[in-house]
Amino acid sequence: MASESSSADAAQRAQVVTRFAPSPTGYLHIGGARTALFNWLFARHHGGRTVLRIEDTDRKRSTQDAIDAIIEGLAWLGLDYDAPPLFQSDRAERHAEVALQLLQAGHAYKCFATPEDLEAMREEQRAQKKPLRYDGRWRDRDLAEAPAGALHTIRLKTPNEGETTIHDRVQGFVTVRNEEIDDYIILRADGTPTYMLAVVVDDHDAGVTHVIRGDDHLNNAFRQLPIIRAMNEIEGHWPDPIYAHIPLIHGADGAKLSKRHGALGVEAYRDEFGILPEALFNYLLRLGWGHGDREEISRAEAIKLFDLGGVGKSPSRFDLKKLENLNGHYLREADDARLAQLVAERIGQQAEEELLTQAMPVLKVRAKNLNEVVEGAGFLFAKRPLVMTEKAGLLLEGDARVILRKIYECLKGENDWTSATLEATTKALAEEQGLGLGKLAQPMRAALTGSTTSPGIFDVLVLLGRDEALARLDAQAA
RNA sequence: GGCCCCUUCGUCUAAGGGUUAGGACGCGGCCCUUUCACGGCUGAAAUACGGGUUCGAAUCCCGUAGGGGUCACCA
Repeated sequence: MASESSSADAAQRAQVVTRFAPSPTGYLHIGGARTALFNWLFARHHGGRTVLRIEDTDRKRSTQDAIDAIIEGLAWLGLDYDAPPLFQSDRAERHAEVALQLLQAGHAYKCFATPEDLEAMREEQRAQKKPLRYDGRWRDRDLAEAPAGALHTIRLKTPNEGETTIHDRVQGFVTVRNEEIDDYIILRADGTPTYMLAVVVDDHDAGVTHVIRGDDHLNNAFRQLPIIRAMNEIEGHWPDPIYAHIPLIHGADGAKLSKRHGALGVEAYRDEFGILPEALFNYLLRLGWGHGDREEISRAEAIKLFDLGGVGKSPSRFDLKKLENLNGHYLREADDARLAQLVAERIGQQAEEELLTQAMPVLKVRAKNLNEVVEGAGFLFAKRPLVMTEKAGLLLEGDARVILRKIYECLKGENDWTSATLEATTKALAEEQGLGLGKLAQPMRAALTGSTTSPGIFDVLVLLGRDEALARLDAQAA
């Protein structure tokens, strides 16, 4: 959208601040990763900054493992942020301070209702099929009526009349009647802040200009805005942020992404599926965002092209096949030594990185993920006698072993052990025998790799080296 | 249930009143070829439904259906 990127003046652009604010109750899942990506891209596109804030107000559910997984996942994807991560739990005092300001200015009030009172209230609302929301029982009540020594929460006094419209950069104009928003709790009875207060204060203090998050938060924007406007009234300089609520990602069956459907952490895509970070980056970028016919988009280009106007409004489904296709593309582009290292880690002890690097050009074109590269590399490190797959065994039936003997004898005399020479020699032999090249190549493949599929057979001969290759042929020849 | 959002091939998307509705993944076929891939060509495949507005609607409006989100002293 033109108004997104071109109408903002340079000074304003330099001030763009986005944030990624996960709650560390699990790994960095695919939806969170995409939210982080969009925030990062938007900030980079506008030459702004992005901050990472760990929303760990709920100490019971937050774990250090989850925090580590999130930070590691972001790093793996190359989504760096411009300041050390902020921990929301460190800022409880500041949150309480704002709650008190709100209270003193009459924008909030003490509520002495107990959890039991509230549950009873909801029960009745359910029975009467009425909307479930706080009924404002302490909103205008005289504090003298408060039970002596009782604990209280602090609730925001939200407007009851009129309506609020936000201009969401993805969802468009969204309007909600203010009566829909009840007086929710901003400070708990134990004095700790609730999420609703904490986000608003933290976003303001960090100078966040654009709140880009999942659209499960769209309703929250209407709850958070009253705090912002009240504080703006009290002390000024609390501008409304620009909101962009991006649609959620669903599983292949259209239902909300859950563990059952592969709402896995990004490390699972790295470790279990053998996905490259640049592939996941590109896939996530294209999931819910489009730019004409463009499919393969590099990191640098993504920064150049990304805009909120290209984000669709409907939820998108996760498709592993497409991710793998993209991964195949990036595998072919990736540096051979880098891949060799990644593959060696997976193979373990017997892997030789140097050999893998040498073999990588012919290995990687046949794979969609690192697991397939590992499989394809198996023949390089196999020990004699090779184990044959069933199909490979079949290739050695009939007169195949006799032919292998001839090939062995012929190649044994070959001193120039290069692909081109070996091919010429073998073709000459095939012609001399009146056979198609396949008649020789397939038994060779079986003898050399124990499999029916492999890189080109002359590449295999070279990679194995003269001695090992001849030994494998000899072992299977009649 | 209240409120909010969404709906183009199976999937990701393009087309912001006039196109044979385009591309990509996946699927089928052909070519290349020593296997498997890669690559190239090609085929099938969509505007949820019903009404309007308009000379003309995937596009604008209304309704219906379906899907999703959210309604905590969770975040």
